[in-house]
Amino acid sequence: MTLRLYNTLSRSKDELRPLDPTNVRMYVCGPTVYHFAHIGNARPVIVFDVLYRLLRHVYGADHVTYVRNITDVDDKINARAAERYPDMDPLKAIRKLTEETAAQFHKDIAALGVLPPSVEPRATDHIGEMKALCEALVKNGHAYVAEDHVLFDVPSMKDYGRLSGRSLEEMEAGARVEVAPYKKDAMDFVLWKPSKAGEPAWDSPCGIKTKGRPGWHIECSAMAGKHLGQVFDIHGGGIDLVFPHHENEVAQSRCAHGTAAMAQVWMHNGFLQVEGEKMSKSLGNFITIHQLLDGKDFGGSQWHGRVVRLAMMGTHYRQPIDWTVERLVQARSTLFEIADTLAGVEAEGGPNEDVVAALSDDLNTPSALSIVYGLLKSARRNEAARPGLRATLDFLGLYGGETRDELNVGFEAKAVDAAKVEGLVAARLAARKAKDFKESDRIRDELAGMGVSLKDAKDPKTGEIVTTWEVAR
RNA sequence: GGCCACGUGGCGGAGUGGUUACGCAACGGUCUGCAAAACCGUGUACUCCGGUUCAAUUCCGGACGUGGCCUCCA
Repeated sequence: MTLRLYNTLSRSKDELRPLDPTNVRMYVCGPTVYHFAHIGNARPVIVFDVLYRLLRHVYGADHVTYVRNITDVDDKINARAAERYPDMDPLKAIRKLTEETAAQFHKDIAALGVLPPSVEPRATDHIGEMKALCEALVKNGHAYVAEDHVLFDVPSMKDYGRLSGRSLEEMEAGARVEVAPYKKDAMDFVLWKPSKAGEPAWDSPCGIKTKGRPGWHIECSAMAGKHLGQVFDIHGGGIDLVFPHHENEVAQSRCAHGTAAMAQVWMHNGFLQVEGEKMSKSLGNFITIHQLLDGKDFGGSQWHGRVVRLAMMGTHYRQPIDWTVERLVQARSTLFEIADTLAGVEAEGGPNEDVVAALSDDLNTPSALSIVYGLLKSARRNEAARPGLRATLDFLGLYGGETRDELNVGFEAKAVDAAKVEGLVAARLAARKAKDFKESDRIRDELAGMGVSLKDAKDPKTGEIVTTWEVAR
């Protein structure tokens, strides 16, 4: 089985040829932990979890290393910590914020059926590696020190801009930001900068006397280099990270290590909108994973993590996705059907080959799901097909044996008097037996008015009519 | 302003130079006293205008629309 993946670097779907098939290495940019992860953050987490599962299936679970970092040093973190805990010592406030946010992130994404990565490094544990990169870059002429900053010398890298597909001239022509006076070139970016009072501070590299802290992009270069090596197979993240974040990562890593590539394949998931609009706090449609799972802010309902995952997988990862209540409702109905069909069924064997094949073509989850629907259809009447379907759904992370009620999280059935309902159901059955259909229909209408719906079925053995009822959802 | 994506039936959403995607909804049928559920079946869609071609939704150019990046962002 070969995988074909769309590579941002080549702008084409290329066959994946791991540098070392006994250790396929993937790095994905994880969250900067300054606020609860929002639904847009969930997209890459789910997308690359699917890829991770596929890689493990193809190359073996022990032959894949997946690194997804946590960035816990950043301007936004500092600002947010000061805002939230104004009376606390800044460093303590920052630690409190990052720890709380990281813990919530883990809780949120676990509910989405996401496997933990092989390694989840934190930026602040890799300050030494970042400083070493700064030193190396200055030493080989790709970075310089100015006013206690270490800056990357962009013009020193001849193919800077290749990943994002833009030339230096283009970028400088379109630049709208004012250029800091210590920069040699407008495009130069910060690798290390001096810390102000109340900001996290470490001893600086490159002979800088004042204490400082890393710039935005260097942490990923440091963590990827440490855990995956100088060149690895796949690097992923949201499409908005292509520039400047990934472009600068490539620049730092390649120039520091003297390599022709940082990662062989660069993958980027498309953007997410909410009900047709850009998600933003000002529009009031900013929705966190936590709110979706535990609140009732979106569509007036809580949503099970599996429902969120299925809704996300319904769109190919590179396409834009419009996050709507309607798509969650649809995903939930599908999962209800799955739960009804697979109640108590144990997985047997591996995932369906056609599903694996669909995913192997640039992670075509919609196509894979259409195959799943076919399997579901046959599993409904063919018991023998159920364990295989269960195995396939396990593989996709879409179903873990939840019951319909569990999937219908937060649903509060309208209170009904069960004894009274039973009595009415029995009265209706009696009326039916007596062929008093007018009365039996009247009783059914009465029950419907109470929110109770009925199903008549014949007992397959005795031929007796058995009526089941449930409170309408 | 510069650069880049995307535009498929009521909705969601794959894919393809000529042959059924698929799901939801809808509709028809079977079953049922009637329903519900279940099962079976039905849809001929690809923004617009040019071009290439025997043939384009599918390739090329343009228009329009939506979105992204260029500044923090998944």
